[in-house]
Amino acid sequence: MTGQSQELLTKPCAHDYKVNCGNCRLNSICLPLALERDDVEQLDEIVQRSKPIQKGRFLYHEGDEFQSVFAVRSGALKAFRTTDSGREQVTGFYFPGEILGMDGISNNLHASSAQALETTAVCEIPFNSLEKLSALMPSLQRHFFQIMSREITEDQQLITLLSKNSAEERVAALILSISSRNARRKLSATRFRLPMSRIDIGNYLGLTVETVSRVFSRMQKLEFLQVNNKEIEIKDIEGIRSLADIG
Amino acid sequence: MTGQSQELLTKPCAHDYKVNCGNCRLNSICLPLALERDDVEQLDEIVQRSKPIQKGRFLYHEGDEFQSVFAVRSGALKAFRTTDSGREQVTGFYFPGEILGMDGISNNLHASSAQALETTAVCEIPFNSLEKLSALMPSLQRHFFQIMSREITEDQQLITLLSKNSAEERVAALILSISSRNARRKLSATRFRLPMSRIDIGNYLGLTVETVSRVFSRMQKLEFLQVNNKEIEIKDIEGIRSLADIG
DNA sequence: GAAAAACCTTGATGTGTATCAAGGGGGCAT
DNA sequence: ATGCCCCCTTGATACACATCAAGGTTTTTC
Repeated sequence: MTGQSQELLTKPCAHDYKVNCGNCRLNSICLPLALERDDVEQLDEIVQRSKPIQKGRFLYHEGDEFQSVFAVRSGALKAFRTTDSGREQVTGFYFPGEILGMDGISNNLHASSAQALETTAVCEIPFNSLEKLSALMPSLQRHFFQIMSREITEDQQLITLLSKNSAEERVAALILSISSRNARRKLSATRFRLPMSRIDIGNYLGLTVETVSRVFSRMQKLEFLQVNNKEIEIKDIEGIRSLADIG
Repeated sequence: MTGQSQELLTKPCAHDYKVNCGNCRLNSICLPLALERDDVEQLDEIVQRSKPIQKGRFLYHEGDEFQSVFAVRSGALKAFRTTDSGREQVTGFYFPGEILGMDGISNNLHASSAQALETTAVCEIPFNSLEKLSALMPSLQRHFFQIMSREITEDQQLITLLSKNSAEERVAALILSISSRNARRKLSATRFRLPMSRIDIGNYLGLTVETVSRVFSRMQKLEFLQVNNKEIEIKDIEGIRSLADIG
């Protein structure tokens, strides 16, 4: 109904897989952060860009041999694991500039699956090469340690959310998280399209679809939010913050 | 009532802070794993051992400047973070051989607090030195990446547990986790003392104390477990596995 | 472009765990 | 030892969210 994702219309990066790390507009939030010019060029050499994957396609499956981590260049993915009883648990959503796949390092097997929520382009970073380069470039090594550490703290935030917060607080927290991640990418913090289904949201937040839907309706009634299918407009971010209770 | 923790009675390691990495009996599950003899000696030089901390004392507080990660040598700790509304969330329990503090790397601030659940001795590993040594020793770098990755996958397991599992399943999963971690340390997998309170267990599992207590009672009634205050004896591990539903 | 499938919303009812309440027991300090 | 405090257990009640149900809408498929 409304226009395409703004990402698609920007000039560098986006789905274009000929871009390099040096001119990628995401490099301030991706791996090259804080690297010198020559360092970026070295990193650029190990990064493999491939053509976009379609919605619903997998970047990797749980149990696959781990070889690379991935940086999202455009689009969005979800990561999920399957329990022994066959239920799925969504463990994260990944937007442009974010890194995924690090959970595969410990056992050399991917601990989760990654699936595109829309047409998505990624940079593949072979882990062996990243390790070697890290040993030579202290700032890269540090940066990668930091990225892994951030994944840990974000997982811990989700643990807290699931353990202590109501349905309303959980949904509010997710909206605020997506909003601030959009802002970091210089996109609107108040109007955006949710790339994932209500099912995925519910799964991620430990709620049923029905509950998620009801919370959206309530927030709309309170005039905190304008919801139109997957299009979201935040009308009162302070109101949502007050619901979220997580500052 | 029963004897002291077996840990206290073993000869090397334990609370003895003159032990070194080379002869520490935990080194097969701690950082030195897979290091060559000389490498272990180099690691040993940066590791700082101090005298044990008492029950209730903090190893670090949330918000403290991050300088080191820690390996548990004896005893046990819990890690927790405080939400803006003042509630605590226990994010993990740490036993001998396990590493904690990695959540502080991303912002140079500890993202959680660590508190001793009983008298506890740790090895402090200054992160700057660890970084430098990692750049020189590929196997150490890899091993530390793996340890961080394992923390991520364990957090994701907890996320799944909190999101999808009943009170009974959560408690069963924790008991099995502690049991297998004991086994890894060559201690009994079926008889052990829980160092943490029911309050901590409930907090970690997203349950109230009352619910945890009721689950223990039910498991005892089913003769899966013998509970005597903090002493646990697993009578039917298959029974507990069937409750846990997480293999 | 029509049919099918998947997704979303809203309402009615059920249930697992929280909350409230009260009593018992263990461990620590003095 | 003794007393206090914190922890643990058990029971009664309440509630938030799950489940069941049904209809509407969007997206996919052919």
